[in-house]
Amino acid sequence: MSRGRNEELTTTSYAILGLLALRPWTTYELAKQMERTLNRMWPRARSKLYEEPKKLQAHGLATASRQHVGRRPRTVYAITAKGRRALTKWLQTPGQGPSLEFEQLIQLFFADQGTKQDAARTIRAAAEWARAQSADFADGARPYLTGQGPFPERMATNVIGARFTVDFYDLVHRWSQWAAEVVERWPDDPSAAEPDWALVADIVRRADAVADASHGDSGDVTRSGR
Amino acid sequence: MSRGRNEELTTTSYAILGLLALRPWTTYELAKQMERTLNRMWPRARSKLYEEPKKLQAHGLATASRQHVGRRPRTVYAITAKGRRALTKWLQTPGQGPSLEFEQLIQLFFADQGTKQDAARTIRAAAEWARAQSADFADGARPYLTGQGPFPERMATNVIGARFTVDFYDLVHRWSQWAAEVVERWPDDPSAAEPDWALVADIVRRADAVADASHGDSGDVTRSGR
DNA sequence: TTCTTCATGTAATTAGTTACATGATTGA
DNA sequence: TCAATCATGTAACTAATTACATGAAGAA
Repeated sequence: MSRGRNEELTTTSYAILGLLALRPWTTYELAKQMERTLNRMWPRARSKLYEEPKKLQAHGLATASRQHVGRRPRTVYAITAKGRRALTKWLQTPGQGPSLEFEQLIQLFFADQGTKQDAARTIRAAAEWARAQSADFADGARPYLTGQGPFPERMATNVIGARFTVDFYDLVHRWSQWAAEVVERWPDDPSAAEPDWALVADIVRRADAVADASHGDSGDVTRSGR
Repeated sequence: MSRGRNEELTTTSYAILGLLALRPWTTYELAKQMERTLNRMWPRARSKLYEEPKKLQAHGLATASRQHVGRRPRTVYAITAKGRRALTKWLQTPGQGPSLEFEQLIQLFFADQGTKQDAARTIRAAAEWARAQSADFADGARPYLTGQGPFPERMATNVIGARFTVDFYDLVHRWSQWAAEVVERWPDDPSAAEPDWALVADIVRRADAVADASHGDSGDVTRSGR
């Protein structure tokens, strides 16, 4: 009943395991690669990424080989056959849908307790966030356009996540532009702003549209505009 | 140097404080209201919502009045003047941009380690998630269309978050339909799928478009289509 | 040779979750 | 009067974060 074996694997564990399926990495490389790629959809602190591989090893899913750089030790991890089996099995299990944390939006939810300027500033910050993230993402992806960038053979798989990422930044950006216009029209005291009920109706209608979309009916989405 | 005063307030604290600014609530009501509304953008376990008000009280931002229902005690919390000041001050501080956790997308990132069916199933699950969330959201919002639903006077503020929410569900839904089509065209072995470099170029272009959008230039967004 | 950045970790702390427990209320 | 659901919490646990520490390599 060793300690390590009892600790359950988390999504973070499988994310690391997935990277190990591509090639062996040192812990530092692993953490760096994680930050470059998966971080956008699975953000974790660096120190966590140093711990997880140990757990994989304890489960027999990875091997650790201790090496040295001068007097400093370092560890290279590699996936085992058992690790590959565990990974493919995980790919068959139902994963969690998206989970969003958005502090700025909580602030906007209580915008009527503050000033119009507060709201406007928060919206600008969200727009700037989208801009900065997009720029960063584009910088990371651009090398692939000239045949550079790591793991080009994995691009067929990667585009699925990449498109979601850009869709999301685009969404935040468009939404913030819209929100800025709305707030612009508010009176100085946000709590005195009049609700636009037509807008509410439109929002409900759009939610219904998604809710009523028949399962796996992919053609419809291109037929009907926004 | 009492314990409570030293604990820093978190976004969760301010979310609760914001609700208290609307009216006094029992802890149960508070937790319920949180689940109905803020949960989509700030998901927290129920038990957490029972703890937070105590912290607010320790900071002097809320008062707690112990009441009784039969033999059971219950607590009603109300905001103080100091609490209102703390809230408006928080609204002036820069908040965090969106943070996304999306396990299914991590699975898709490693789709080349599994089967085409695994990927298709994961995408269907994401679509179903969007459908279910949209339905739930629409159910919560619909009463407002007939003049019902709590805090109608706050709707001018609320639509900002509501629209973001629907935008997001819509995005997940559309993306999943697109992804389903893409995976459909894959060969049986996902790792043998050929990258579509035109698609990659398009994604980078879209990221650049967001990154290059000039600050606060809201008109442009309506002029240029997707 | 010194400064900075890259590389490699551990330790202390905490925010948050899961599990547990039980009284009150309502409807069949 | 029984079962189900609503209401009200506490306790135990853990995943993750922040802070700390330091060697190696490259630049100035």
